[in-house]
Amino acid sequence: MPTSPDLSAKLTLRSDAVVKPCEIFGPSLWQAASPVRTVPARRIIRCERDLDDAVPVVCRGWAASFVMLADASRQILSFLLPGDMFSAAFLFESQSHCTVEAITEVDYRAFKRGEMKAMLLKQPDLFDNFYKAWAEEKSRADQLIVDLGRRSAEERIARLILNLAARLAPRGLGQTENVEIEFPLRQHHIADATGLTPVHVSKVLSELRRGGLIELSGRTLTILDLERFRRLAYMR
Amino acid sequence: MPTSPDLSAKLTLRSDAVVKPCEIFGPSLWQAASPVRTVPARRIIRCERDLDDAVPVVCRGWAASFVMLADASRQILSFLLPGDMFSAAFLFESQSHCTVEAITEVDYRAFKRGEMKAMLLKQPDLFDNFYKAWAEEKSRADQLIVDLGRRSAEERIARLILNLAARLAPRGLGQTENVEIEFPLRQHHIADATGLTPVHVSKVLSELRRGGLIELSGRTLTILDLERFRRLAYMR
DNA sequence: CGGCGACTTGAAACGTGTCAATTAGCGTGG
DNA sequence: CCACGCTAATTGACACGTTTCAAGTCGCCG
Repeated sequence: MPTSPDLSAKLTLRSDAVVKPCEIFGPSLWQAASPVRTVPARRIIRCERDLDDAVPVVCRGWAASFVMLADASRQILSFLLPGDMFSAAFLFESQSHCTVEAITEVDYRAFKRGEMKAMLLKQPDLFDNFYKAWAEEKSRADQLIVDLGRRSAEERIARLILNLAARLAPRGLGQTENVEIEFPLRQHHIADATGLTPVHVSKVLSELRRGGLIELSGRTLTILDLERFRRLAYMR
Repeated sequence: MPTSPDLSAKLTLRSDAVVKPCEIFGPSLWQAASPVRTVPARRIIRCERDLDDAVPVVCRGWAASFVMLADASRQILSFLLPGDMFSAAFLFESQSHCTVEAITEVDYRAFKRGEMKAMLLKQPDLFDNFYKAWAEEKSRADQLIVDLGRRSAEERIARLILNLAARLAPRGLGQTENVEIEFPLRQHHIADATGLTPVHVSKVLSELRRGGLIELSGRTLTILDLERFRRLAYMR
């Protein structure tokens, strides 16, 4: 007797399935692009204060943009998935206040700022795509502020996972029972993104596992009970 | 015998001295503006999910944009001073994820989105002013993420105060010995902006006063020892 | 004068951090 | 193929910062 279809329903999310930069910017922008560059995991791709008149876009892999403090603690501002600009602000400023590091091996392209800017101003639909990306970046930053200011460790971690899953899901997360996610993050990445310590992240993840909410093995994370996990993340 | 000039040097910062919206947008934009509206302190000016095709700009007074959670706790995303757009994102989206509330009595104007947008696209220098404002908004949000994720209560509060002072100072904060700031915030505003409780804010402020760093009476805050206060705020 | 909101203060509880010891996992070289 | 050494993760005991709760003061306005 087969398992009931509802319970066996499974959604697998991988970052190589998400929208590619060309879909965001449209083919007309590709003439402003430099060739693809590949960097290994853990490499710094772009450093705070670097001057560079380019707008880099992730094509493959995961990266993180973060700020490093004097005591060597760091705060991750956002994870960059394929299709993400390092920051929309690069279109206007050649300098940034944050550093970008590859988490996995990363392919990226750098678009020339001047050409890109000129093209955006000429093509209103391209421009719309661009500001939508920027607005989403800002909206995510605001959400993170709320998470860090007003939510518990458990909630922060659950929300981080759900947000990543949502960004990887091409059509958004439905009511699927089982969600399996490609998950290359180390616990210290989660810690730096949620404002916690790696030790505490480990404890909370163990708790979530014990509660039957998630499974985390190798570089794959599975949300076992999406509904309960969501309640945990959005309550308050 | 008079006090030495260095020690008596004083800088007074008031929000009615900061740059006016017209200086940001240039006079050419004023044809897109609605007349000034005035709302009393504590009034909600614009609600989350309100649909409104306008880009509101503060002309006088202080306001706060915040997100409210289900348990009635709230997180302030930013304080709005004269010259600030409620959010640059309003230029593109008529809906927002946050609410704006007047702290003092507030005058504001709403610019018509369509006209404003058209004008920005036609006048590159206006456009530059606009994206600079947006980039600054984003940069402040990123700073707040770092503060909430990685700094102590004392640091967060000191940084909040210094940031407000810097925004009120037309030419930036120098090495002035005494900085006196118009400060209409209640302690619960500070709490909601720093992710703390009002009780703890009270304790930290008392500590700062006892340490001779600040003076806070009525609606005026004085930084008594700017250098020490800065060290406190920027260390880490 | 009374009432109310803003603030203060202290005691105790709680969540998260710190430290330290231990285990698991993984790539490298013998 | 195994031993080694490294980094990542786990776990427990304890410390610390912040919250919660409660009582009380102060100032302001009706």
